[in-house]
Amino acid sequence: MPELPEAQTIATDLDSKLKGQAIFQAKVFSSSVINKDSDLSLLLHKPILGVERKGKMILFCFASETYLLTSLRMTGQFLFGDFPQGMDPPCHVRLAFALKDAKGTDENSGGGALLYRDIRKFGRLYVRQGEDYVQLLNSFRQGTDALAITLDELMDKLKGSSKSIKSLLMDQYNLAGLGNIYATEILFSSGVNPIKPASSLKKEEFQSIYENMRSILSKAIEERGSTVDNYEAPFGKGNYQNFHRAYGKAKGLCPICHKPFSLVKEAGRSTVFCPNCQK
DNA sequence: TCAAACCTGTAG
DNA sequence: CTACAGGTTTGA
Repeated sequence: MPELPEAQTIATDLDSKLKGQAIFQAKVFSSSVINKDSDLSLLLHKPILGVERKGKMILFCFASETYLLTSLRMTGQFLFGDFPQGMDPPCHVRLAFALKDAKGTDENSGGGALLYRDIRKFGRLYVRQGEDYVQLLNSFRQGTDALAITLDELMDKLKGSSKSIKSLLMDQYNLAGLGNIYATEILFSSGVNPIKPASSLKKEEFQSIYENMRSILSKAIEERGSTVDNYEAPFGKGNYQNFHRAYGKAKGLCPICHKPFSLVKEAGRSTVFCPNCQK
């Protein structure tokens, strides 16, 4: 699921708990969530140096230039818990990593476990060594991160396209990190109709989108992301859903003009907007 | 550029 | 029962 703020929250939670830990055992319950060129044994007994976010992806950095990259897609989650002993895991847990302190010698010292849970099994985990992870990120068509891009770069990338502004904001190749929730919110706050071709936007509209993108994403990170459906980070759910003004409110009224919202399908995703305020 | 596929759950 | 769900890739 996670879009940028949720991925950031998950990465930060994981980083604070996993740094200095190592995995000493991996148990796989659903092999389909692991990329088939990936060898989980490469991760064993290597200290975890840190966990970062790249766009919507989570990147675990291990010693010896070893990396675990994960795309959580719709329903992937990382949680801390007990290492499952038997053959049947907790509900929807697809993968379990038994943890220990990287400096410790006692493997049974009760470091707990990192669990990968994924209801729909859309998420994917990839193991890479050396610089291959950069190549892998490129193969995912990851563009400039939404919190790192400049206004000029954003305009250069989008303004020539006749595709709708919303589909471009959600295309990770242009801009990495936004999905349906945040693209919907950003366009609402900017007063821009999501269906408009990017090439028809004025400079002030791009500027508004850019500024709203930064403020909305920052605020959402402060709130630990949006809890829609089953999103949950290792240290708990987010609160930003309480700040949504358009996403998920198709049956409500626009908070600005109090007229009904419209609901359309754009680029295959449901899109809420106010036809009165978003021209 | 659009639909289908990957899966499972939940709301209506 | 049917429709729909935060994402991404694939193929028509």
